[in-house]
Amino acid sequence: MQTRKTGVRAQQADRTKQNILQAAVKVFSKEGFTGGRIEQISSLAKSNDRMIYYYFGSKEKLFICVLEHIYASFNQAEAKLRLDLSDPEGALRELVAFIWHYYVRHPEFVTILATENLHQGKHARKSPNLKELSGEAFGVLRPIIEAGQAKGLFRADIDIKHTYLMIASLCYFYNSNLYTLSSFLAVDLAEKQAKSDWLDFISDLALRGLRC
Amino acid sequence: MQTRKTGVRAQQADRTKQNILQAAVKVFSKEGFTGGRIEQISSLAKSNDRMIYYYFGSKEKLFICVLEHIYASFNQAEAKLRLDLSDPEGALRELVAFIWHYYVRHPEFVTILATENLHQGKHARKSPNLKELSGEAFGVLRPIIEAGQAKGLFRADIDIKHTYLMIASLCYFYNSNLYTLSSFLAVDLAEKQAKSDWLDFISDLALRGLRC
Amino acid sequence: MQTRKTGVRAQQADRTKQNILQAAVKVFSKEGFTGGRIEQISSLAKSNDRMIYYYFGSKEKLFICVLEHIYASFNQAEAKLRLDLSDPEGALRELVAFIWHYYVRHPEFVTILATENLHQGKHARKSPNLKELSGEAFGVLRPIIEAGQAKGLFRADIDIKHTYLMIASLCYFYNSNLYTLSSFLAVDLAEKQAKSDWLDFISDLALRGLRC
Amino acid sequence: MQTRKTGVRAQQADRTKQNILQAAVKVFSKEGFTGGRIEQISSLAKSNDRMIYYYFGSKEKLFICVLEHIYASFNQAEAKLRLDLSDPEGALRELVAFIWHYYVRHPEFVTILATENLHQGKHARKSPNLKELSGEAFGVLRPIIEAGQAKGLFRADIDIKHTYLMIASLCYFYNSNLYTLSSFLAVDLAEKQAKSDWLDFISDLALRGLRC
DNA sequence: AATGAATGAGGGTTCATTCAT
DNA sequence: TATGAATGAACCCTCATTCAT
Repeated sequence: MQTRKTGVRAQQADRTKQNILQAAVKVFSKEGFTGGRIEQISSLAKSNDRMIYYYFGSKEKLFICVLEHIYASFNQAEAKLRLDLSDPEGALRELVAFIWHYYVRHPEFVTILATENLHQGKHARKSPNLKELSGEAFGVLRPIIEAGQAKGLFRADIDIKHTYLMIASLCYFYNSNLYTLSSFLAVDLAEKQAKSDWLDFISDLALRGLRC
Repeated sequence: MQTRKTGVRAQQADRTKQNILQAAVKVFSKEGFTGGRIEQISSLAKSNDRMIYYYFGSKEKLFICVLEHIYASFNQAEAKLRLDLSDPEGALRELVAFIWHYYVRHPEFVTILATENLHQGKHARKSPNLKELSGEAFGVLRPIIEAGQAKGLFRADIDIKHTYLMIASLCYFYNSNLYTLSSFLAVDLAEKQAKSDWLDFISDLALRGLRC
Repeated sequence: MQTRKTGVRAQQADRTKQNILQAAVKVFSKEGFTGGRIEQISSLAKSNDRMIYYYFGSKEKLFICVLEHIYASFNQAEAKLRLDLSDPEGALRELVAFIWHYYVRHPEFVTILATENLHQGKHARKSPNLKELSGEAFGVLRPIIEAGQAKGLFRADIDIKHTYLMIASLCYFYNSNLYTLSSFLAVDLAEKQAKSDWLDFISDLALRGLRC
Repeated sequence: MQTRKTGVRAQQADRTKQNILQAAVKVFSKEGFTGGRIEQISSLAKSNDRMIYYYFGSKEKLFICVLEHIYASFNQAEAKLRLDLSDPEGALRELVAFIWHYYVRHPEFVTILATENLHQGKHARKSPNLKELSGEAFGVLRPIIEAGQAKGLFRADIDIKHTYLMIASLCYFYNSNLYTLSSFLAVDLAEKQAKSDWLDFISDLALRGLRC
């Protein structure tokens, strides 16, 4: 996302581009790909429609950049995690909590993923960068499982893919379907206590899923 | 959805309305609310735009009917379940399998829920019928849990809401995010074997979550 | 407007037709010919669209009936006037007051005439009935002028057409252009006192126009 | 309506905007607000629908601009009047003739006012500019009356508002209701001689209304 | 680097009207 | 007599996008 160019004009240009990208994240997140309008994005970025085409080429390419951006941001945040592998159970709890909180604090991550899936992943498929980004999917989880197995705490026949999906499911769904769930279950899942309870529940559940 | 009227014309009218509704389910499911075009729906229903307004009033009201319809269909299917409560663990496995298969076989249920949540539940909120439909959310799950607890198989401190969310999460997310997950994890989650494995995994996990 | 048919069904039919006509007067009066919608009329008449075509044939023919109706109503009201020709000045004042009050109390008469003129009289031209109705245009005014002339109160060279136009102008314009005038002149012409003052003014003016 | 911008493109833009405005005057004048179609206006302006929204925002806002435009044009024409106040009666005749001829030569002024009144002044009410324009309503008439009073020609108790309404009524109604009147009175008011006679009549009448 | 002007296709919706019973 | 069902044209407006400076 950063360019090497220096000079005042180049900096201004970079700022404009970043403004557009961040506006696009917000707008696509709230309105979806089809519903998000170019004009809405450009005005939120305090720029104008033409600039979007100047820097990104098309609405679709802008959305692809948005996808790359939110994945990269997630990866960056995850990379900052410092887990104590001498306590595998604690480390797993921390990882679950990290993912949970990331989804809670970045609703745009959730909604843009939902949007992209409604479009059957057609934008993601067009991005070569995304494939690189996804290379490290299990990078954080694998050492935890291996440490737990080495200590005899976790089962030997754990499928890391299933474990990853389990954690993601339990963190994602609550946030992605907050509105219909609250209505369907007649409770307010947006409440602080409800969220805190859920995090406790899924942390325990994840451990139950791994323990011998 | 059924009317008491008789006569050829009234029957034909009912068929027209049903055709539109089913076409709407398909189109909204594939294109989302914003992306789904009235003309697309009407031509798929072998009717014309005007009839949509004649029977449903607006695109938004049609979408609300679609929401009600898919919830009602789910409830009907669930109501047909005949579970053997003398075997609580088996009953739970059957319920998990039912929900899983329902999501797999009704991708429109998943995508329309996703769409509605992207719109922050604004359509669901406008439907008084939906609130009635959601009344029986725990109707099938509760007897299973109670039977398991009576037999001393399940823990006493189970939160039914958490249990429900757990099952739904594990069934929904895999289907809703199939595309980005397949790309991110570099595996094809749409494969038959992958799905079957996942069902086994979540059935086990659900039981681990309930057992003493 | 009345039919000779007897019997309950015929009476009901007549009532429906009258309901539609009166609803049409209201709607066309408020919305104009183009703006007035068939559905609006039929629902106000507590009938349905199809009946309008059943009884009147088309929107245009309905509007022609409305035109005929409001002219006939005006003529009927005018025919009830009983003027004292032994006092020509008083009789003229009464005629002016009658026309003024008719316009004030029947805003639909004013607005429908305005609408018809915006359409360049194309509907009126298609009505043979209207030409009959207009035959008696000067029927009330002429005797007054002749009586005044006979008494030496009014000038001999009075043009009855000009006199008629004068009175109509002074009564009509105030009502027809109430909104733009109130705004343009920065006064509220809809006020009771303003109206009463204007009637006094135009009564005097009309007499000044006729006196020797 | 004029901009300070220079450059070929800015000039072309101004021309486009003016073309649309003038086309709108014609179309709204002939078809009314509801009947006037956007496509009709844009094609008459040799532009396209989109530009109307680009420059004016909506059909309604365009109509408001049309209202402002015709009032401003009238004011400009009136401002060019050079009346000889040493001859108050002659000046009044000239003012009457000016207003009469303005209505005759600008039928769009009459029809658009009629249209706006059919809509109960709802557009005029939304225009802040219109209120300014109307400030000088009596600017031309007042000096004439005062000059006539000073010379002892006109009565002392003249109400300027009534005088203004009188002149406007007599000039407007003949033009606004030409079609129904011609039909109702069975004469052709559009004839040159008829118009000339009427101007003579109302000039005399106006003076009779003011003289001692 | 940045922007105002312009475009054509198509969006949801409404209209007057006719069909069929 | 009366009415639900159906239609196609058109209406206002918005969209993503390109042109020209």
